[in-house]
Amino acid sequence: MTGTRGYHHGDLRRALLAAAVRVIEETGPGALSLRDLARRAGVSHAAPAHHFGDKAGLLTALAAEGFDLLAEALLAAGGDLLDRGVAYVDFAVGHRAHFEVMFRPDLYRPEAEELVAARERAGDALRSGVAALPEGRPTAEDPQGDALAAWSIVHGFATLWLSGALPARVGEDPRAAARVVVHRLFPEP
Amino acid sequence: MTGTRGYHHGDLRRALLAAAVRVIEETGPGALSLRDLARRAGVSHAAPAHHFGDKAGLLTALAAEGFDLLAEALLAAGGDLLDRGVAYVDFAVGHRAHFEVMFRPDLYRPEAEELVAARERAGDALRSGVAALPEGRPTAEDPQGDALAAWSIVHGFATLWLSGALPARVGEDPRAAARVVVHRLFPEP
DNA sequence: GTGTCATCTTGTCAACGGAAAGATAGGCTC
DNA sequence: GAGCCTATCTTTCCGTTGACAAGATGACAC
Repeated sequence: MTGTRGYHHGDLRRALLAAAVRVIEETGPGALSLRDLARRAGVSHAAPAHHFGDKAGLLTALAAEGFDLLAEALLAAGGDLLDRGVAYVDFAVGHRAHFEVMFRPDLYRPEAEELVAARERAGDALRSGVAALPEGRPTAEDPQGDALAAWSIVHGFATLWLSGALPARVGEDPRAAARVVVHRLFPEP
Repeated sequence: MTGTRGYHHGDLRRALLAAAVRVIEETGPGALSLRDLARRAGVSHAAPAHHFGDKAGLLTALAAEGFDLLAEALLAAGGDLLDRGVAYVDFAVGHRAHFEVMFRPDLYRPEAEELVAARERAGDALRSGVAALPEGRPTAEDPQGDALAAWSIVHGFATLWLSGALPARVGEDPRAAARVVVHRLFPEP
């Protein structure tokens, strides 16, 4: 379908985003080069400009895609807060390129319309997880505080894991380790 | 003392690091340019190479300095875990340039000797805070889990704060908000 | 005053991001 | 089916960057 032969690529926009994910996973977003992406897609170095304007435009699209994927992953994890926390970490590890760009607003245009909307969807998915906590908890009077604490702990664990700062004894399974950590914040009664 | 006149700068290494901190605080580490730093210090574009080798060398030095400053700040905060957590966030906000580089190992050389040593000092300061927790706590049997959870929650809060992802209702005082969040992880008995 | 060495300069190169202007393909109208 | 239109991609160019090489300068020891 997407014959890469001929003058027109067919699906260059998607090909560039996919290549960007690969490059970022290998070498981080700092080493990303539009010219390299164009080479990987088999087009000239100026072709990306038509789809994304500039580098920040490409990363804006990548970040927006990431927030949408995150919202999807959180909702798919079900209503249990513990499961959603694990899903958050799982998303960060499984989509590390998206995740790294999403929380680096200096790399893209945080006010872009598509991005604001996607971020909003992800934020809703985050907050709605906390609403499902049991009623009788000691901090039930402050669900926003619960949400902030939950987001902080899973986000912190995920970034520390990705940056390789965690000691080896934490293990090799991020899902299991994340579950233990989140459980410590919301112990069962 | 550091007369910038004449052939020799006097304290170019420090001047470059200070300029790097300023630039990163303004525009993030991605926009950092050795040539710009050299211009700000009033030297030629190749002068930085003598002190740091290359860009990664400069950022390695900056990260190492950051881990040392963090260890210092944590120890200065005293033995209380809550205070140390707040100090961690306070460091991230107050030294955002250092903090942003420290946890981006793709930007520098994580195996550099000076850096490994500094990171070790900061890690010790982190863990020794958890050791001071009261004995009778439910999770007292797993101090490593406590340390991981504490590190995750303060690190997550700090990075979310710095990335501007937190909603406005969290307020404008990171210290106060951090205290509330950490307190939720280690409530008093 | 001579040698030595760390420090800094000048000159150069390939790669990059971005802009401008032109080429091509495929679809649309009549 | 002829002409046109528009999105897509190419070619060319400019200023900037990181890195390297070779040379200039000054501080300091002896």
